[in-house]
Amino acid sequence: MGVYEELQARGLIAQVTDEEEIRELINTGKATFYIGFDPTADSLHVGHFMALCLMKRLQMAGNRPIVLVGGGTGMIGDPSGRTDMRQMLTKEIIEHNCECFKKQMSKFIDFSDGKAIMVNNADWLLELNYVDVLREVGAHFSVNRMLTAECYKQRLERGLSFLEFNYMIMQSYDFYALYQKYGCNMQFGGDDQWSNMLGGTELIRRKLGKDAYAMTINLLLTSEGKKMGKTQKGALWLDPEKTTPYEFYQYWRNIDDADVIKCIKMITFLPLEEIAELEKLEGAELNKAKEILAFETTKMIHGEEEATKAQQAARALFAGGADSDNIPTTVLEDADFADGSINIVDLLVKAALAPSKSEARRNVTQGGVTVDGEKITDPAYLITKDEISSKGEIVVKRGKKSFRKIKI
RNA sequence: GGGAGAGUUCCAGAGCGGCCAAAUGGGGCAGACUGUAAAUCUGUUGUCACUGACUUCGGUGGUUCGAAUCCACCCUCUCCCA
Repeated sequence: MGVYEELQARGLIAQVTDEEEIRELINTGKATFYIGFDPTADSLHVGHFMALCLMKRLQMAGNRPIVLVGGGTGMIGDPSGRTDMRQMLTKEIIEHNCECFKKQMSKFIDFSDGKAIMVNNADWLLELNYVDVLREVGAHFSVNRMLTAECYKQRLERGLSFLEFNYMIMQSYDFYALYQKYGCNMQFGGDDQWSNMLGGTELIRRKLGKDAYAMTINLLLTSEGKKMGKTQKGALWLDPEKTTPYEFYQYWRNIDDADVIKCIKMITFLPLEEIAELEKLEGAELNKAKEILAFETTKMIHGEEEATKAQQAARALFAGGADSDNIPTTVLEDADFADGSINIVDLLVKAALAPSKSEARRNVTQGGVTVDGEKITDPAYLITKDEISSKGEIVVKRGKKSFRKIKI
């Protein structure tokens, strides 16, 4: 089985420009391909991770990956599939984000000995001359065609600025530039990038008379068709400072029954035969599959040690086991205590279990808070410093899934 | 450039000069039921010193005892015409 067939079996492939050619190229390791990442935040998220995994799979099959960091395209902002304009980022922020991306990526992709290349499109896009670009590149784009692109559909109803409209042209130019510079003959990306990517293959054909290919992978969608990897706090970040390994683990552990197998196929590197076994599971049995999914993904991003910790913490909390060593901990200072004790509401906020005191108070009143397994319903409840120090630690629980160990 | 309309809380979307911290729906959170799932039902959903107070309805001023609601100017967006 070649990589192409494997990707297909995992349900990753969404659209391709030329199936036969692409299959041949990537199965024989002859592709030099690129995937672009726009520096919209200071950390990668799960969507990026999917793309990096794809990259890794192809790299293992002998293809040469180019990671393109969008220091230039980030200045414009991709309007694809969005309902409103992205906030414009300053140059400083974009540069900072690029640096953060680079650091995170080097954990997943092997850049040694030229096995992979990292480039920044700021290097060529920022130098472009407006009129030259219009004449050399702009002439090859049909506005009529661009307007019919699916990715602009929503925006045509709500307004699309000229700045953003040019995004497709810049991305196409990237492909064109990489083709010439590195012989990059293929571009991959999320399915929302399809029109932008086609722009590139066409530009190459028109300017150079050469064939280049594009392939998109399915976005991670829930069974309801919503984008996955979103939490109430925003995206599921790869940066442990922004999304702790425990939170990350729990996200996958709590996934819908309907989505488990799909996610295991798409994200993990588990052999297809093993996945086929998991696919037989039904009902409560699926929890096993969820644990595997959570463990594997956490391991890939935060390492085996962190994954194990997260798993043990989760098991301890939910199965009522003894091992509470790995639960996220908040350490209290003397200043947190008034007259030797702390109010339950203050404690919840302090431990980041509730965003505000009002919220914390509500949770307490509604019976959603327990301290060491004991339900607290009085918002005025006080916990003394002595109590904590004599026990060594206490475990505060808000709702079913938020826990925090409290120490002094 | 001319004309019309719109900006309300996380989102969508009501809102009579006082009874508006602001209907309703979605989402979120909590509870029940469960398998750390889904569906369903219930409660809740600005903040705080929480039977009270404070800050919110694009911005700045104004009218008024009192403004999300009225007036002026400004900003932003959408639509029609050019």
